Amino acid sequence: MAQNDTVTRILDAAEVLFAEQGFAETSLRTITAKADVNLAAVNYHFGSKKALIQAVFARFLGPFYELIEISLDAHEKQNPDTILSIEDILRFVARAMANVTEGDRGRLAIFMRLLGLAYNQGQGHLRKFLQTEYRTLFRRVMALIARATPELQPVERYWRFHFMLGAAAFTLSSMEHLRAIVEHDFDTKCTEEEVVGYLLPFLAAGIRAK
Amino acid sequence: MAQNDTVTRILDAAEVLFAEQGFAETSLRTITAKADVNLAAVNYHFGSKKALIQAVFARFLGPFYELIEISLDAHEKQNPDTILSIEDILRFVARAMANVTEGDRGRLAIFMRLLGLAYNQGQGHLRKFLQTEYRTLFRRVMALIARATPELQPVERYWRFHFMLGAAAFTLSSMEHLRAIVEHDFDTKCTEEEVVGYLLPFLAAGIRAK
DNA sequence: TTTTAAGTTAAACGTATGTTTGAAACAGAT
DNA sequence: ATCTGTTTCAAACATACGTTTAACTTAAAA
Repeated sequence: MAQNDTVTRILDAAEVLFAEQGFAETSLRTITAKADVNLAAVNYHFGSKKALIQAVFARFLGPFYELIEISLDAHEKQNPDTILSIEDILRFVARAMANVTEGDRGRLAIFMRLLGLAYNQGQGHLRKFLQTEYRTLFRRVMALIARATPELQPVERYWRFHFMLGAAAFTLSSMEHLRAIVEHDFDTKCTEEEVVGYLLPFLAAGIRAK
Repeated sequence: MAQNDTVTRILDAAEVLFAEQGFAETSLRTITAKADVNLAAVNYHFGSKKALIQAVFARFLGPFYELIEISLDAHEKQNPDTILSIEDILRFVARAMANVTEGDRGRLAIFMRLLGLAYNQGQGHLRKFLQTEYRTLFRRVMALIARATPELQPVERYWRFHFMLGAAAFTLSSMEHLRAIVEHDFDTKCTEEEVVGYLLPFLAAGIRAK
């Protein structure tokens, strides 16, 4: 199916280039050149550049959304009335991410890079798109965190949640760069898994502070 | 002095617009219109858009750099051989930031927004500019943190430092937006100081995890 | 084989961008 | 009052962008 091939090639190229350069800095000509398709293909298959950006997100978030929902459903069915710890919740999220990005190493960084860009770039139309599209998942995770941290005030919990999100998005999105520095300064290589292994305890301790 | 006036007006306008929209998304025409100066003024006074971006940073970071160096010097002179706690270090940084951005409320968010953009946007020429320009300050703070967390392995300490940086940059840069959500969802207003008050314990607990 | 719809292509369109230009306005010193 | 260097200004420049068009190719249905 030639159509799917073109669509996939565009998404593959766009995903990498967006993460490398940002949305505004990446032109359709660069994308179509890397994908080895005609310039008009983007507007033909996606309608516009804006729609392409959202499609790139959808291809990431769709499977992630389904995966984490399924695994949470399964766990709640097997262990009803169990209160997950923060570490458990983070592991669920991390495992879903790892599964979604598995195969392509570096795709986790791209994922987080795009997430960070969505929060910090443009007039927030992308952030709005994400928040309305994945509101239910967001609420569900928030509810789990609330049960894991009953001692927190809602407002402070809300902020700490975003502190976690920020620590994850910022560092994982610059992972390649930061890893290069580690290799240069400490003569040690860090795998993605190790970085995530460093990250989760940090987040868990942060949200339980005091 | 008409020259300084024009330069300042351009910097004021650019700083706000860059933070709101990103670097690539903000045109010189938008900047000069907001600053109420002629379009050519940017290229006349700064040379190029890229140079303008760096000038915006320099106006922030220069005073911040000096202020924190001075206050650290003063403290070390008065209390030699004292080991600062993580909380102390964070308070030093936070106070320097608050002083630099004082007067204009919201300028802290702009600062962090620009920082996040610098890390996530473009080919990293901006990140390189920042890292070479402020290497000594970075090293100094890192050394203080190392003395405050002697139990940590250097590599893990490095990562945790960037987790802190990420949590701060990400949330403070989206502060306006996140505060609007808080106001809507929890019927509470948060001042900048309160958010920073939430942030610092989170960071301190995170870097001391386990 | 003919028809039909989908996909691809090269070329062009209109617009917005960063930058440059040369003349005008302005300031302070002589 | 005139000169001199600096700053402003409107206009133009070249380029790059997202998008559209219309002709062309392809392949499966009738």
